[in-house]
Amino acid sequence: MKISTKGRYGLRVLIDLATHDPGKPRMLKDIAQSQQISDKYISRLVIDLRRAKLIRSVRGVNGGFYLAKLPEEITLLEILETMEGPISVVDCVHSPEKCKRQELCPARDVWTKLNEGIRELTRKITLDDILNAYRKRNAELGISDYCI
Amino acid sequence: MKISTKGRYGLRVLIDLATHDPGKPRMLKDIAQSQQISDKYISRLVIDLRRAKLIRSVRGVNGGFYLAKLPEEITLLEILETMEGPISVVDCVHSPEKCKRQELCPARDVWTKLNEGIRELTRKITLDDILNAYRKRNAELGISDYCI
DNA sequence: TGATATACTACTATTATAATCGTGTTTTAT
DNA sequence: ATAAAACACGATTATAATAGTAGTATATCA
Repeated sequence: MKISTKGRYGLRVLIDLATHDPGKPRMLKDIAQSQQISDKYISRLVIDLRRAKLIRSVRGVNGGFYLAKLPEEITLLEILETMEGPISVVDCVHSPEKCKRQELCPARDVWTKLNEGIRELTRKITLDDILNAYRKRNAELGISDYCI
Repeated sequence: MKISTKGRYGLRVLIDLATHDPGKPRMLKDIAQSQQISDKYISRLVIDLRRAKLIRSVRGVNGGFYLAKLPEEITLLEILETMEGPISVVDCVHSPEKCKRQELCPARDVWTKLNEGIRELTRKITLDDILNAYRKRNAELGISDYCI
């Protein structure tokens, strides 16, 4: 029941973009440097974010990335499912064929319900909520570091 | 955001015990055989279940295991936290020292809220709920297999 | 047209999880 | 007594999942 580093890094990229001048695209290497993640790895991550239309890119000289939506329009659910694939507490929720004998798991209804509950929780949390928590604590403690 | 095999196997052991005559203890090797899990591995798992007081054991000849509580008194939360350790969507929820510079993560409040939400969801699901889904589908389809 | 920057695929490395091995000790019904 | 069965637990191996890198292709602007 953990959020993977891929999911956390995806979120960090979005936070990075949200906390920088939206007027000009932000270069990959700047994101990488300020987030302490290698350029190469980030270049992988942004592909997923772009395909999910959470960010937009500008290619070529003076290119870079910017958020495709307002922070309050981006949910944690979108971010997590973009980076980690669909949330599923057990495989059979999304791949019934993984059940033995091709039958549906008797507990499947329970899993599906739990799964939807978790999705609902993450859908209620937006990038803006996370940014607010971030800004609030920064103001209180005068720090800018975080462990996402 | 997956339930580990350890968690699923723990649940299967409990289902196995719940669906057998509670009058006499059920032997480890019988559980192992009917669940298609090796004796050795199950013998590891039941240690955790017993320590968490979800099952009781009888030693010696004719010994074995039985549920320590009624199925409606055993929650999925207990089962998962017994087998997998405390639920934490990110490490910093339970180990603030993993945050950089020993400061608290600005997003920690968000994670803690999400974490408690997930715990609450799993607390509401009991072993009995799972058994009912299990029995219902068995009756409908005439199957006894499941993919937990 | 060349410098700059993203796009993409295939691969490798690392880590986490799952499972087994080995070698016992303790308890208890018969 | 003795056989049956749980209890213990560290060490080790196997497998799967995740994290991360290499290398090349493509687009854009001046």
